[in-house]
Amino acid sequence: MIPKKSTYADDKKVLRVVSINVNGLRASEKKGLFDWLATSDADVVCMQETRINPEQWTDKFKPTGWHTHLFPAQKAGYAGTAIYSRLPIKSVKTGLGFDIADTQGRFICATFDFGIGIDVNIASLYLPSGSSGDDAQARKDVFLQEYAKILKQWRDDNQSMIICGDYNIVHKRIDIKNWSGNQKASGCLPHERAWLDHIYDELGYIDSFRAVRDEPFLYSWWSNRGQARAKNVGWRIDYHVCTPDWQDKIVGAWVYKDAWFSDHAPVVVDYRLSID
Amino acid sequence: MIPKKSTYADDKKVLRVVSINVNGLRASEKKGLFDWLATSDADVVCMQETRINPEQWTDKFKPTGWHTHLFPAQKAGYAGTAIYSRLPIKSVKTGLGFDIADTQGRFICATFDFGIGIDVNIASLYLPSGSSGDDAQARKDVFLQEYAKILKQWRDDNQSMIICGDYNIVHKRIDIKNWSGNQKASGCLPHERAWLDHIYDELGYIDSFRAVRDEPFLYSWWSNRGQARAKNVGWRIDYHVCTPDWQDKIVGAWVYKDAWFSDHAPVVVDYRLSID
DNA sequence: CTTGCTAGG
DNA sequence: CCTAACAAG
Repeated sequence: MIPKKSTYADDKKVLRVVSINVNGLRASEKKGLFDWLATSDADVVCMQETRINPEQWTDKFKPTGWHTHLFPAQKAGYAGTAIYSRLPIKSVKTGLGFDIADTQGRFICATFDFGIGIDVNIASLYLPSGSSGDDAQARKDVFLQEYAKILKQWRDDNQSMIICGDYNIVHKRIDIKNWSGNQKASGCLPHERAWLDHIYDELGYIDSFRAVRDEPFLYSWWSNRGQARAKNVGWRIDYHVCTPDWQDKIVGAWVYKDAWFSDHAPVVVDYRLSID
Repeated sequence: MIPKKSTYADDKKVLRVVSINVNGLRASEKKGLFDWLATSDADVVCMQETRINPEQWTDKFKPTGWHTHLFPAQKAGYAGTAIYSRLPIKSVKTGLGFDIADTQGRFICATFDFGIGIDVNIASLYLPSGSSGDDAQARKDVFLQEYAKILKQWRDDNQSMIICGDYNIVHKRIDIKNWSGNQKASGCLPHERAWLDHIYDELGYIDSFRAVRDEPFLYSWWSNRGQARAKNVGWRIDYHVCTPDWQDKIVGAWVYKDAWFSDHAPVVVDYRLSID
């Protein structure tokens, strides 16, 4: 169970961010996503795979007290990202300036003024899956190359960022139950994992979850086939990737495996908001 | 509740025939179709809209004690008819020799030797719906014209027939709850009802159900929209159409509204088997 | 509103 | 195995 923010000494200065691939916002709403969110103490929620069109995105998907922003794919019922926030948003940007990031609703970014001297960007990213074949893997690989350039630019520009989302890549052995059996599976390919190494080791981004949690068996996605989730045969592919200004401000991280309204679990990270 | 055949003085000489549009045999199986059939005392069952391919038609759809014959459409998951019989079948014919009757699995006929001096043909017919637009209505009308010729031929040949099925046409005012509101609806169009008049009045076929039941409010299909079935806002569009040799042998007819494994109800008719 | 197909995951 | 679109009813 995730603690209430009120357990912190100064809970007003803790930012709780949730990342969740909802696998269809309409389906996850029926399964209690918004009931869970109401009790989660979340400040900002980054959703992926919303699979909802603007005209279907009715009031029941916009609970009172939340600022809600949707970036749908052009294709109905496919992909899409959203950001929900209890805190005021200064501005919202959608897309990354290249093909499928923009046409498939794979990136939405909210900019906040938390009064800490720098604008904070919190983004929801839905990286393509490569599992449906060679063509899909090729499109994923192109996305990775294009997106790496943007990540580098943000670092060069000294942006403060927390990019939550479904990266569809496990990083290390600890991040997947069946390591040896998945070496040739999309999402666990050596060149994909090397891409994450590059982001962290060379560009200096931080895996917020691993910054404070080093235990194995903490996954964020389980196949729907068989009893994968019950047996915890999972993959950790949902991350909070942040710039190094957050390094010493990560005060807690959880994956909420029992929140079962999707094939993914919510990944929750608490960040301390303060001027150093 | 439909009586057991054992309530008849000589139940061995009563033939119980069931017509049921199953709206997907796989779905209706899950909802208890075969449990109901096991207690129905049926001898022959004519199914329409089976929506199952031969390779999907596994053992669970072939209960022991039944002879089972499927005539699927070429298109997967679409239309299709079947005949199930506890009594031995002499031969089975599929199709009517014209286009969509044959390619869409809309007619299957079993021939029986009941030892009454003449072969008896029991058929399952699934007449096209015209409700999806003008093109569909035009195809239905062509079917009606082609099929009328065949019905005439069977009469000329003095065949003994019981053609069960979903005719997708109400006959008279008594056969539909909302008569005035459906005068322009496919299935209740004047020319369609006139076609049924022709079959009965000019070709001499008999509506087995109406031969023994004259009450209103006995329907065989209800829309899935709203609470149509609960409110009994229905249509009688499923018939047993038989040749006049059966006229004095119809001993009971029921529509089993509470058997809810489809948007249609089973229509059950008992026929006395005897040499006059 | 429902079945089943298909694409996508 | 799950979601959602689609065609058909």
